[in-house]
Amino acid sequence: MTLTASELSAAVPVRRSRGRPRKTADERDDGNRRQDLLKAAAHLFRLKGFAGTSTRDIATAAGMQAGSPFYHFENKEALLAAVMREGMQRAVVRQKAALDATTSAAAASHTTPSARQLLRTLVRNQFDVLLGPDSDFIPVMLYEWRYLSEEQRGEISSLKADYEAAWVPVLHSLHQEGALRGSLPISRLMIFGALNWSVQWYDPARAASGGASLDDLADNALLLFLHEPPSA
Amino acid sequence: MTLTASELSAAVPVRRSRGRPRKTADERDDGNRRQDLLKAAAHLFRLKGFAGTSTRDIATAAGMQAGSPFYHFENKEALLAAVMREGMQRAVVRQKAALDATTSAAAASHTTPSARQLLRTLVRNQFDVLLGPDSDFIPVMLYEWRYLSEEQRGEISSLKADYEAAWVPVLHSLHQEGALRGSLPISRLMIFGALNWSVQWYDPARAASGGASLDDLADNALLLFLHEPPSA
DNA sequence: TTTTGCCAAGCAGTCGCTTGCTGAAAATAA
DNA sequence: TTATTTTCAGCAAGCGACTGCTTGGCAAAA
Repeated sequence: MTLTASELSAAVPVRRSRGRPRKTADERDDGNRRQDLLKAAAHLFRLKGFAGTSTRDIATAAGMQAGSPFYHFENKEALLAAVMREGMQRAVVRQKAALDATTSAAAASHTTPSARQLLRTLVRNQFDVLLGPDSDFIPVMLYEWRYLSEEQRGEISSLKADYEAAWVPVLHSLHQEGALRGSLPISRLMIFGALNWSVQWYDPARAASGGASLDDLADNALLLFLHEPPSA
Repeated sequence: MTLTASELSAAVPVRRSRGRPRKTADERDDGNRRQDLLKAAAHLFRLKGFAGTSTRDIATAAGMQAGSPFYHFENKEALLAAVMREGMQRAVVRQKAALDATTSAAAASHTTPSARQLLRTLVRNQFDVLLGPDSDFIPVMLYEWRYLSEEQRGEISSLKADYEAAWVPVLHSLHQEGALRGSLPISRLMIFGALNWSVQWYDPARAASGGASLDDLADNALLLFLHEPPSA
């Protein structure tokens, strides 16, 4: 087997360039246009679904020409995966911050937060991630999951596992207190369902004009799920 | 304004044919092929989404040529609406039958069913509609809602209202008993969320091999949502 | 005779994506 | 500093495949 001159120079990456270092298509992140693309894609994917949104729609919404998104992302699927990854990363960070705030607020009065308090924090944060400002990313992850390839699913799944890991000890201790009844894994899935479904019916715009706020939703969820401890 | 001859004859439907009476495209229902199409469409819409499924996919799955579905349905959207209508009609019928069975079982021992018993019936039936055999129709309605036109939404909405109407008095009396806490409309939406979300994670195939059955799910849901009446 | 239920073929438009190119900016060399 | 090289961040155009849907026809049924 022989190699042509160009194949050889491609195979042996002698660094003789004098410009900026090269990046692969899904590593570029400096130009804010990539963020614009992600935001536009998240919005359209949520509004019209992955298959119902064309890459031209996304390009137009980001103020680009039809082919330009493919400079930033290898293909449409990679754009979807990037939306989900971005959303999950943000969600994990915000969840951690919310839990830290709850813990240090309790520490100020020399106590540790109760499992109820921690669940309230987790639920409230979940509503914020689902329904608050810039909330297109996570709903897209929840409802467009089927369009991901097998490998992409694995990657996002591990982020999702990080996020859900914070719930496990909290729900576990509530279960042991008797405040949560039934099978723990099934109850966990049902609780997530109750929260995630809010994407289908909650209208943030109506909250301003007399509707329920995200705090109201969180309070209501805890009232619904958590039982009084059995009277001794 | 004038009319051409063909426009006139279209506007004045003189019945002079001698064969079978003509039906509009979305009224035909005799040939079982229409049912085949509905079933194939429901399955594919659930699997790949409305926008991700081509009418050719559906035709092939039903054993037809690419253009043939348009003999039975005016367009792709009408096919989606028909899937949802069919699903909701079946669901309403089954819900009514389940409630009747519960009522007459109680009547056999000269009682009326408790609100708890009625809710258990409603929840169990909901899981059956969502996850049981032939369960593609309702998940499609729940998750492909956005692809319906405004008029179609209205039509299906009224069917959905019929279905949900049966829940209102049951949830109301549980709320008055103190078994359901928080705002009733919000709790109702959260309960529906918990149930409807099961579509995303429950695998009926695993139920046979040791997993939770639909009865288990229903029991668990009641345990999670319903509180003990406050001890007097 | 008329209608039904469908096939075979194809039309116009849209799809994801590729290609060749370019002005500006950045990095290096003189 | 200035000159040169290289990369960046797209644009403009278009390719082939696929899309929803229409048309003309035809055997079987009524």
